[in-house]
Amino acid sequence: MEDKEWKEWVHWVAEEYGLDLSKERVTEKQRRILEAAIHIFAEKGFEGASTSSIAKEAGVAEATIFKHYKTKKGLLLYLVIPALSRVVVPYILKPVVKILEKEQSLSEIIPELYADRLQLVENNWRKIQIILVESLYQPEIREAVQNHVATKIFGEVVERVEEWQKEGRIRNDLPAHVVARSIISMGFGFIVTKNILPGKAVQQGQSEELSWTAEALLHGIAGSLEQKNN
Amino acid sequence: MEDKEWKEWVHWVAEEYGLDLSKERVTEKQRRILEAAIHIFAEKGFEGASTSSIAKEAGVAEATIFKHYKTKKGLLLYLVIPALSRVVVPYILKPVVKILEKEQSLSEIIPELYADRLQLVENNWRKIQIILVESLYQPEIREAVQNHVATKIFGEVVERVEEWQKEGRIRNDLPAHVVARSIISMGFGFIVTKNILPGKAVQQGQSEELSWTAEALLHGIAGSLEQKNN
DNA sequence: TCATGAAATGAGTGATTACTCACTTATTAT
DNA sequence: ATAATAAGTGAGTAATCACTCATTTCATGA
Repeated sequence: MEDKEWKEWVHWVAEEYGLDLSKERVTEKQRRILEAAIHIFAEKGFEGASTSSIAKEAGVAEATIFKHYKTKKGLLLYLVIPALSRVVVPYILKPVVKILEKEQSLSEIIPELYADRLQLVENNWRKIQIILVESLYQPEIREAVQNHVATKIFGEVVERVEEWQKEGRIRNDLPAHVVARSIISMGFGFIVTKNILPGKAVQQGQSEELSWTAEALLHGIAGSLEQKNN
Repeated sequence: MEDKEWKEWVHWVAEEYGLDLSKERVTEKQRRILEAAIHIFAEKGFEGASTSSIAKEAGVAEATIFKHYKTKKGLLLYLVIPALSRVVVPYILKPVVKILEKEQSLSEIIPELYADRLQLVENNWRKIQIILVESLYQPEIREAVQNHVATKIFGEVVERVEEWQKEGRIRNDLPAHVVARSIISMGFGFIVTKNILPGKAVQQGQSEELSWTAEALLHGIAGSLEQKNN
């Protein structure tokens, strides 16, 4: 991760969460602790990561970690809660802006949208992995994901879909939440299978695969023998 | 989990994996250890689970665990590797049989297929959770999932799609792997959002939601303004 | 230059970890 | 009935765990 990005992030954290508002300055050692924590939490999981190994990788004394974050779980939450918003905010806002301004067809917008989200996931994969896994075990994180991430993303997509339905760009004989779920499912499916089954589920160049994916989403997979019956 | 199911499973394990072929009998205490291990691994994760807590819940001495499974990781693998095949085998075989025998339209088959897989996932959720999480951390599990589960499922779906394309039931102007990915993505998306966003992404009765999902998959979400351009 | 407070640390703490071993109890074959 | 083998255990082990504390190092403003 870039040094500059880190400074921005940690500064934003300090502002947003009121932690250390006065002492918002983040030392070099604190930055190294956060960096090492992301690396080791992602590699071993929360329980598998030891504070001593984090301290070792960060090149600080173990006590320094507890000086700043009080507990091991405090360190985890300090990493995760801001990351949630950092993923959420661009997820919600960027596509909206892009779509409202451009007057392209959906078959041009959708692949672009997917490519953008794919990039976001790949850039933040280690943090996302921590969030996914720990939301299964840590109630605070699970609730934050449900209430502040998943719900907001889904609601935003539903709103957009409803507008498109009024404009006739999307079928209005399907409920908006079903359409929203389809858009999100196809995007996530692309990202997941690309990583789980490299070279099988995604075979050709990425932009071509994304175009096909959008085509399947927009116009379906049924052949001429299948009747539209809804 | 049912007692009978357990006996079948463990018996099958013994046969399939050649572990303890002579001593294929599984004692009551071994069964209780496996039961407790699934519960605690799912609740706390592999690293978060202690062998002492598993022994306590199973009502056996801690040493008994190591007598049978040698290490903590051995216990995990003994649970996971068979479960992989137990999920995979019905996943691959059941839909194939069902689809080959019935001559229904895809808009009838697909919801049935999804409902069936949804049930499978819900019945085995704790084991699936262990597999998903630990495949991120344990290379043996990751490789088993990739090579023996994901690849086989995907290959099976692709074959089926290719047949349907020849029969004209599915568009043949899209690559089979894209269609296969779409079918799987929509199914998994349904299952995931149903659990992450209950009441939002899946609002109505399940069978109605599944029909809509199949309709979106088969005929797409585009409105009349969007042109089919591929 | 020096006082002040935060940053950082080395050396611990008791608790818990996965695992071992010598031993006892239960099961089975003859 | 008895010998042989497997199942099961209580009491440990050294290592590691998250975390504490008294003390030192460092940065900053007057």
